[in-house]
Amino acid sequence: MENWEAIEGGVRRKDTGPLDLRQCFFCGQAFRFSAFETEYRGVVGGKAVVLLQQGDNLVIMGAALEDAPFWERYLALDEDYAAMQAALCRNPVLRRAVAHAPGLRVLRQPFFEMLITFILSQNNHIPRITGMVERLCQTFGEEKEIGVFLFPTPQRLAEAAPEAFAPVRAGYRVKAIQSAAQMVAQGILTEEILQALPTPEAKALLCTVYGVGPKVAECVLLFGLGRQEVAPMDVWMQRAMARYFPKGFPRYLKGCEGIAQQYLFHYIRTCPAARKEGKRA
DNA sequence: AGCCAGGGAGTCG
DNA sequence: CGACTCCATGGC
Repeated sequence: MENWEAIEGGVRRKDTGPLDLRQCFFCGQAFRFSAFETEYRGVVGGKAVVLLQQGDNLVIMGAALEDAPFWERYLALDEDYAAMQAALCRNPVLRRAVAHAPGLRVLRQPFFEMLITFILSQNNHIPRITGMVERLCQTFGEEKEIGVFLFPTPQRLAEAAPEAFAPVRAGYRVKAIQSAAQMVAQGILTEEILQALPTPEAKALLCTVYGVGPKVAECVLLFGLGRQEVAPMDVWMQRAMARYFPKGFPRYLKGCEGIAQQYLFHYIRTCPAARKEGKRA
């Protein structure tokens, strides 16, 4: 943690390497940050913070030096993205995807937040997922500061009456949220249990939750449990993979398939030319 | 006005 | 297994 230093009201991290907060927060992996000019305000793991970049440095307002390990891990600053991107760039499509968002990193977010968030994502789109997560926090989360709500605890979501979810406007997903929250609250499904399991078994356990299928489980594994080899396959990605990688990812991407896929996902969703190209796959 | 969204459960063959 | 349908809601 020698790269971190305390400043007035927050902390600073030197020499982050490839990092662009906008690309990290708005590529469909995180849903609790908002952009204000050059700042990004959000709530993660019980902490409300403001992030901004100054050249190759990162400033986190509202964080203390003792929180540095948390943010180091959250932003994956302990990963060598320069080296990883070099590997991705051996493939022509991924080279374009990396060039399109060279500051994209796959975040390591809190397990329970990812479980509930990606349950909400089913048959849904990113702008609305963001709204539903925010309303879920407003309805069931602790108000940390005025207007700033923490992500709800498993207990709170498990105990709530189903009718109490009306303001969230989550539709039929409420049943799934509550069954997942109940399993976590009961200790049947916890981060400790999942982390002790090999990836296929962890995925199988996640899929026993009502409302959690292969896609949601893969997102939880990648974004919430740090399993970087897991590549979440939605309809778009299946098409894109069939087109660009009919034989799967090449061997030299072993271990970072999920990260590779997140670059590809962001690329084909936000680059008009790539989107058009992907449609006729 | 419709179309469709980072899906999954239920049903039927 | 694979192909279907329905689900609740609202960005665009």
